[in-house]
Amino acid sequence: MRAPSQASYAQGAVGPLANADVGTPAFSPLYQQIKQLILQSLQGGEWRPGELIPSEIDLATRYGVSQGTVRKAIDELATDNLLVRRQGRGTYVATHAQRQVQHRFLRLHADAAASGVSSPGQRHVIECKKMRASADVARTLGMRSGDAVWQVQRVLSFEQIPTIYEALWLPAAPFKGLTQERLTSHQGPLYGLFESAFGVRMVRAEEKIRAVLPTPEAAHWLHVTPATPLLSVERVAYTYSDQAMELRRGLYRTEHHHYRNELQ
Amino acid sequence: MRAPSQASYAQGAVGPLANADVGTPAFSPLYQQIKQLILQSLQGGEWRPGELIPSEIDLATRYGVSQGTVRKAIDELATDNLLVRRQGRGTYVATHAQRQVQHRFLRLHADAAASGVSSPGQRHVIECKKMRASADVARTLGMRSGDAVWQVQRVLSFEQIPTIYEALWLPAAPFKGLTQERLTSHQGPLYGLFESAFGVRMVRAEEKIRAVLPTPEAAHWLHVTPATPLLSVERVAYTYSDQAMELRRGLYRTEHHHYRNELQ
DNA sequence: CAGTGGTCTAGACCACACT
DNA sequence: GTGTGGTCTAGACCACTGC
Repeated sequence: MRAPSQASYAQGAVGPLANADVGTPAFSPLYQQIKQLILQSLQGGEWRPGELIPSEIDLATRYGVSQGTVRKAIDELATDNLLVRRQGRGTYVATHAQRQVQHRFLRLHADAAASGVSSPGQRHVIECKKMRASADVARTLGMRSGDAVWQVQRVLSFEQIPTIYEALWLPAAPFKGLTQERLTSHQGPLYGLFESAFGVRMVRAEEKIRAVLPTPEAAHWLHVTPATPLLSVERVAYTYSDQAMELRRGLYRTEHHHYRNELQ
Repeated sequence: MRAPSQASYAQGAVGPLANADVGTPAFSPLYQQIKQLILQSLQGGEWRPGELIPSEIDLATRYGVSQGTVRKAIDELATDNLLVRRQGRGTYVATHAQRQVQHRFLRLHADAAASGVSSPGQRHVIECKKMRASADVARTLGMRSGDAVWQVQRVLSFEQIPTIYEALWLPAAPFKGLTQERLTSHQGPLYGLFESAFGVRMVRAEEKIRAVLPTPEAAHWLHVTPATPLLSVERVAYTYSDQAMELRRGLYRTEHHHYRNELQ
């Protein structure tokens, strides 16, 4: 009745080990296998962002393990921000659309006010066009040079001051049907649109930050002189199973804002 | 025989609740109380950085709870990077001196090479002097304006290129006996010296990042023109119980390095 | 009230490190 | 072998949510 193999507690991956190659045992604890099974259900769309997943007891009987084992798997998925637990209600699939975690990935904060991100601010989409991926864009997105990608350029303003000028590239296939109109009319974070309209959920991201001088376009859109130092933020965002799904290059004005980071 | 109160599982904080004010129950789970007790032992110096703490079973009998409860407390302290678990050996107090986590708080990485921080690099201490805290330094360190603080200025170079120019301020009292000579002769991260010589362990830090142009001093020490954009990194580092113990203002050259950040 | 996640316990066994 | 942390189970009860 047990879905994962269960000879003793530290057994092989789900299903028998077919490979004769010994040396790397590749054993993983039961709760890690359960975690992978839950991840597959998330990835496969069995439970969609914002939805309630089955209770711990249900999952325990489904997978043929104890509640504690399911619990540990869910614990890790919750600390990874893939699931959200709510006592008394159940466990939900995390979403970028919920008000509490809006702009989870935007680390730019206003200097003075204690405001979170100083109101969503105004967004202006400059352009949204399909093009062929350059070599570096293709490389970071795991595609081939020349494959079709979307390129979106936009400006974010806070309190009437244009503060972020950014371009982003998306693989064309998963985002089939993207239009400038959809980008403009959509409320809330972009990643919320990606979830609801394309079923693409961004799970984590890496950023590389530098100090640079503006390009002519950036100087124009941000209303700054060519001598104004800007924060260059290059982000690669990943969906499930560490697949890169977005490259974003932003230039931030930091006269009245700062990039905030917590180290631990 | 039980140290924490133990009427039922969700009891008040350790010791009786003296305040008559009801409304905020202030209950906390047992494992949280255990976590606080362990934190006190860490803060009080009962177990020092790098040392082995008692086994889970020892702690369980000491606190009069089950091993699982101690386990959950230690789990959280381990994810907070205050403790390090090693299967088969025991649980150690984390330290900035261990090779694996050296420069845990330095997020500057070399662009090309896959090297961690591209070798420790050269350090040059420009100055170390005692002075009176300015208003803003005093505020961030939780002191009064005019209180005695150390001010240290230094330059870090990577591959012969001066890359980081930074000043840092430390409250004078906990760092009694600091000298430029000790700073210069010490090997490894500064926070390792703080641990071993002053018993001050930095637990977490917050950074505010901006793009700026160099001050004249920065331009001199970093060998850059006044028009070179630099990363301004202002760090406040905290020891146990969220007490600010260091303010650091750094200027980073980012032609060949970048500040790396992971978002999740 | 029932159902959910949250806490706590006790006991068993496994994996790892040191002696 | 001994002792450590790591995993897994079963069961009990608490706290919260919504019917």
